[in-house]
Amino acid sequence: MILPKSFYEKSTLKVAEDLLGCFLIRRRGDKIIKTKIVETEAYCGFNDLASHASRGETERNRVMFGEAGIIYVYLIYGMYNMLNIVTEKDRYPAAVLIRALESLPYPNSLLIKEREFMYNGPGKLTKVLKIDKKFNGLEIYKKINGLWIEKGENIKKFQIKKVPRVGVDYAGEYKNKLWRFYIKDNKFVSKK
DNA sequence: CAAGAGATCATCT
DNA sequence: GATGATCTCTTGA
Repeated sequence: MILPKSFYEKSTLKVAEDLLGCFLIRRRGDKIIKTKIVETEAYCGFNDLASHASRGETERNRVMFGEAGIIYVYLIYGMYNMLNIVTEKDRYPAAVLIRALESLPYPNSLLIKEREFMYNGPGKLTKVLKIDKKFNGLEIYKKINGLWIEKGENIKKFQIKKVPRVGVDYAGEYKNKLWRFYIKDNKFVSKK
């Protein structure tokens, strides 16, 4: 049910695709919020100019260089936390950014209309789910940290769109890589 | 509608 | 001292 560490120890592009349709689950106290991952981006290796890792290992990006299945959270634009999961083998810097989630209806609680789109952007979803730097370096493949990912439906009933990543115009040849993935026709993906 | 600017700060130079 | 893996609000056509 819960995705094991080995799920993340493969190519970052594959992880980014395979995460689509999986469930991201957040527990705070006795409250559990279940969401579905509908959009991701891959940041791959030493040379990807869009990735923090291309400027070498620093205090901030240290966990990207570490083992797969570890959560990488950092602050951007002074106010938004970005949620990433580290991939591939130890010492190879790569991660998948979680960009948008679909809010799932609960049996006992009606989903308020305007709340449907509270997860359609990487900065918005971390704010709503209260994910911040405290999660940096924790394991996503264990429930104990209050944030984990479970396997999605066995049969993928959706098509995957592959497009350039958002907000990386400065990344030279890497800005055109089709490393942003989302579920085709899903209305919960982020804009642009 | 689309385009532009401002918010706000840890990290890097 | 500059900047960014963003978001929201304001402006103007």
